[in-house]
Amino acid sequence: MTQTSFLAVIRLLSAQALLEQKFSQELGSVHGLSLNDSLLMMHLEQAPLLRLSRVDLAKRLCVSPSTVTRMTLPLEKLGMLGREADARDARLAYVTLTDTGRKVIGAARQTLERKSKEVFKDRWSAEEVGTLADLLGRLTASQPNDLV
Amino acid sequence: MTQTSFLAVIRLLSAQALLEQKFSQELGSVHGLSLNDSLLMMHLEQAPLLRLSRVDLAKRLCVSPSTVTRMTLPLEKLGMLGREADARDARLAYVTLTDTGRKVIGAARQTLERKSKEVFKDRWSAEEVGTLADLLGRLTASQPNDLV
DNA sequence: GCCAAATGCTTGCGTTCGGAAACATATCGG
DNA sequence: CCGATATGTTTCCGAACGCAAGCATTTGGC
Repeated sequence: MTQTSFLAVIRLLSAQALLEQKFSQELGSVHGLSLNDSLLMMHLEQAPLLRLSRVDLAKRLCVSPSTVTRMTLPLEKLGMLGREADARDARLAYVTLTDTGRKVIGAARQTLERKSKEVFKDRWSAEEVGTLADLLGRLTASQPNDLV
Repeated sequence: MTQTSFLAVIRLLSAQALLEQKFSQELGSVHGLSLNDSLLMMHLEQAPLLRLSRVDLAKRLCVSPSTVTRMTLPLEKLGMLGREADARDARLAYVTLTDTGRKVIGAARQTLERKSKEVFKDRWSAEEVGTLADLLGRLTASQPNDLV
C-alpha cells in the first residue's frame, strides 16, 4: 500500500510536468496566458459574482498570496481582470473577471480542451478517462471549490 | 469525452499543486532537497551505472537542459552528485550518484513514502490507489524510463 | 471604548526556471 | 580530409515564485 501510494504520487508529479510542458507553449503564444493564469481566471469564471478575494484565489491555486498579487497585476493592465472593494471589509480587494477576460478565458479553454483530448486520444477508453478524473477529484476534494 | 478529458487534466494540475505544497516544505527542511532534486536523484538511483547525461535527465524531468546544469551544481558541491566523462564522446558530462547521495535520497524517499501514504489514508481503498497509479502510469508511459 | 491578535494585501529579497546564444565536440556527405 | 549540420553543455537575461516584513483593517477579550 505504501509502495502503491508512493508510485501514484511520483507518477502524478511526472505527469504534471509532462502536461505543463505540452500545454504552456501554445497557451502562452496564442492567448498570452500561463497555465496558472488560466486556472485563476477559470476559478473567477465560476465564482458567484465573477469575483474572489486574493487569499481565496491563493488557497484555490495552492500559491502564496503574494503570487496572486503579482499574477493579477499584468492581467489587470490588459483589461482582463478588475479590482473591486468590499462595502463591509475595507481590507478586501476582490479580483473580478471583466467581459474581455471572459472572452479570453473562453478561447483559452477551447485550446485546453482540444489539447486535453489529444492527451487521451490513443489507448484510452472514455471510461478510463472518467475513472481518472473521478480519482483525481477525490484528491482535490479537500480543497475549496473544485473547478469545471 | 472532451469534457471528461479536460476535467481530468485540470484536476491533475490542481492535485499536483496540492501535493507539491504538502511535500516540499518537509523535504526541504529535513533533507535539504527540493521535489525536483529528489526526482532527479531517484532517476539516477535506478540508472544502470548510477549515472545519466544531462540531456537525458532533462527529458525525464521535463525541464530544460540549463535547469539540470543549475540543479546539479549545488548538489555536486554537497557531495551528493559527481561528474564523469565519457570515453567515446567528450561532449557528455554524466551526472553520477555518490554514496552520500544514495544515503540522502534513501532517507528522502522514506519521507516521501510516509507522506504519500498520508495522502490516501482516508477514504481510499488499496484498489483505488492502485487504479490511480496505473492510469497515471499510462500517461507517463510515453516518457523515457518510468520511476519506481 | 481599547488594546492585542488575526486577517488581507503588498513589497523587497533571494531562489528557480526557460529560452536564446555561445561554445565544444561528433557525425555525416562529399 | 573538410565543411555543414547535429548534439551536449554552459552562461546570460528576463520572468515567476515563496518567505519575511510591513501596513491597513477587522475582530475579540476586557
